[in-house]
Amino acid sequence: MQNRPDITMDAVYTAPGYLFRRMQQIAVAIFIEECRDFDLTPVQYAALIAIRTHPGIDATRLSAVIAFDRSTLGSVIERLEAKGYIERKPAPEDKRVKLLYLTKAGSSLLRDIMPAVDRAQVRMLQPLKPADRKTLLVLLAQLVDLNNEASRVPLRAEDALEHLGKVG
Amino acid sequence: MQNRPDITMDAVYTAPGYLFRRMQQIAVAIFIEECRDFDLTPVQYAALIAIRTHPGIDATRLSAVIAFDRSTLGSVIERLEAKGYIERKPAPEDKRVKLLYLTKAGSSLLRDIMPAVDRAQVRMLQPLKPADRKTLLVLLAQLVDLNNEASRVPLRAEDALEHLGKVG
DNA sequence: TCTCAATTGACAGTATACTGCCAATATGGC
DNA sequence: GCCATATTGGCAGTATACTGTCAATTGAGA
Repeated sequence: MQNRPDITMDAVYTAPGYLFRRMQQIAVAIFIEECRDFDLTPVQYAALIAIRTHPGIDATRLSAVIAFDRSTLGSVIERLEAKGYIERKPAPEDKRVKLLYLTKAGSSLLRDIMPAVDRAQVRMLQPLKPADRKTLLVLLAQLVDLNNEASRVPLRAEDALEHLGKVG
Repeated sequence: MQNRPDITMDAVYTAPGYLFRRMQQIAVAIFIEECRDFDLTPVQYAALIAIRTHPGIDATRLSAVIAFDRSTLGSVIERLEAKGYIERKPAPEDKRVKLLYLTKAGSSLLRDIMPAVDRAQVRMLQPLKPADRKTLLVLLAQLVDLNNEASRVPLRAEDALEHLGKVG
C-alpha cells in the first residue's frame, strides 16, 4: 500500500489530549440530552451545587471551588440570575463583593433535576464493565488531582470556607 | 458537625462529567503551554494533521474525520487559511465544495511543532505510574469508541476515504 | 494617615462547540 | 427533463473557556 492515511491519523486518535476532548464532548452531549426538560448546562449545574453548598459565596471563591475561571463564571452567574435560580446581594462589609444565594426556584430545580443528572453520569460510563468504570474513575480522579497546578484555574476547595471563618 | 459542605461538593468532584471537563481543561492548558512558540491550538493541530493525511478533503468530511461539528470547523478553517497554513480550492466537479490542502508553511509547521505536541501528550499523563497511564488510555479509548454514537458529531474515519474512491 | 499593592467584578477580545436556518447546488425517482 | 430531497458551506445565536485590561475598593506598611 502506498497510501495509508489511517496510520497518520492514529497519532491523533490515540493521543490523550484528543481522547480527553472527545470524551468531554460526549459527556456534555449526554448531560444535555438527559436534562433537556430542565434548561441547565453542566457548568450551570456545578455552579448551583457549589452555591447551595456555600451560601453567600462570592464569584471569585466560587471560581476556585469549581475550578472555572472568573471571566467565564461572570456570564454563567448572569444567566443563572436571569433564570431566577440565584440572587446576587452586595456584601455589607466589602463594597466590591456580591454574595451569591440560591433562590427557592433554584433549590427546587436542583431537587428535581437530580435523577436526570444521575442518569447522565451513569450513561457516560455505561459501555464499560463495572470494574473498568471504577478503574477509570479512580485513575482520572488521581490524574486531575495531580495535574491540578497545571490547570489555569486550579481547584481550591478550601478557599470556599474562608469567608465562613472555618479554615485559617 | 452541623455543616459539612464538602460532602455535598464531593457529588460534583467525583462525577465522571466533572472529571472529564477538568481533565480536558488541563490538557488544553498543557498543550498551549508546550506549543506557545507556535500559534496553534489543539483543534487547529488536529485539523492540520487530518488535512495532511487526506489532501483535498472537504469541510464536511473533515468534520467527520476529527469529530468536530461543521459550524465550529468553519471558523477553524478560516483561521488556518488566514495564517497561511492551508489553501481552499473550489472543486471542479461540485460547485458547492471547497477542497482543503496543506501549504508549504503548514507542512513545515507540522514538522516543527511535533516535538512540542509530543511533550504535551506525555506531560498530561506524567503524574501517573506507567502501567496506570496505559490502563487509563486503553479504557478511555474504549469508552470514547463505544460512546461514539452518543456524540453530536460521531467519528466517521472511513468517510474521509470515499472522495478518493478507496472505500465502497 | 497616606500611599501602594492586592482584590473584586466587569469588560473586550479570541477560540471552541453546539443549535438552528438558509441559499446554492446536486442527485435520484419518475 | 422535472421535481422532491439531500448536501454543502455560510450565517446568526447561545454557552463555555481563556487572555488581558480596567476602575473601584480594600488593606497593609511607611
